[in-house]
Amino acid sequence: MDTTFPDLRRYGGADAFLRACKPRAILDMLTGKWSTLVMGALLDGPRRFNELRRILDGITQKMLSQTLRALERDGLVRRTVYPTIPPRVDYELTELGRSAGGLLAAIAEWSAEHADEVFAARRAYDERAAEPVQPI
Amino acid sequence: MDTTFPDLRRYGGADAFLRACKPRAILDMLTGKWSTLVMGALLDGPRRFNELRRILDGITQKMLSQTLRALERDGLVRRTVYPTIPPRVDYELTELGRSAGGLLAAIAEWSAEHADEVFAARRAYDERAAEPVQPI
DNA sequence: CGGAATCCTTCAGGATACTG
DNA sequence: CAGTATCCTGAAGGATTCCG
Repeated sequence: MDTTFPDLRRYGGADAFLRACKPRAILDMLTGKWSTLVMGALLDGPRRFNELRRILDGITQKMLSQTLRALERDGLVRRTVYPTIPPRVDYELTELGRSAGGLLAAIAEWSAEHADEVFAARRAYDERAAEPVQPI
Repeated sequence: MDTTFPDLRRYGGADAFLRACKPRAILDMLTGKWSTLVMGALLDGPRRFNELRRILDGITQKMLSQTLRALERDGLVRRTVYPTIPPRVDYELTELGRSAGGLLAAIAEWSAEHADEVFAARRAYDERAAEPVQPI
């Protein structure tokens, strides 16, 4: 056994650290620019395409459909088409999607809760960096 | 009040959906390409720069230092310099960093646990897409 | 050892227009 | 309404070199 490699059993068996490994690929997908937000918007129940577009401030229609397709492909989101006129398409989390979505929501919640703390740290850091070397 | 806007109180007060809002900025940072992995690698305790580089398969020195600086700036990571020769620099999670790191680790764990499920869904989706319209 | 600086490439993602 | 199809740009990120 390679004893030079640190023991990292706590992080999903450390597989997530190895690129080109499955867990890492999934982690990359989940932490993609929009996936977290899209899944968050679906936590309360099914949503239609343009409804999601309104909720997700700043997302383009291209990125929304791209993200939704990726999530559907991975079994996290189910897409239901009602062949009415005009057409209606619902997106909702699958069981698998809900289990991941809960975790992602926790991150979003953390972000909201600790926003001020983080921004304070940021200001402090920037002020320190602005100071010159330390005059005598 | 704008009643056309859906009720989304479950997602950090929904602030995370608004771009240019603090929680959203933090969420973007946390879900950045490397932040999750870097914080994960620090969960077990302090690590040195090149140690992290070895753990984080595929990261370049530039991205590692960039990510670490961003995390330090946001008060999630503490950087300690020991003025020895050769120099030694330790990175470790702050209290704030540990609280976020735990949540990120949960995501990584989820990725490892459900990797097979997700990849199976992916294969199924790709096969369905490959089929032509449906011959009689 | 632990970086900073530079150059260079690629591709994520935005804008726009069109369609069933 | 719910998307596709292009085109195009900026910035993320890789490779390389140099430094205290």
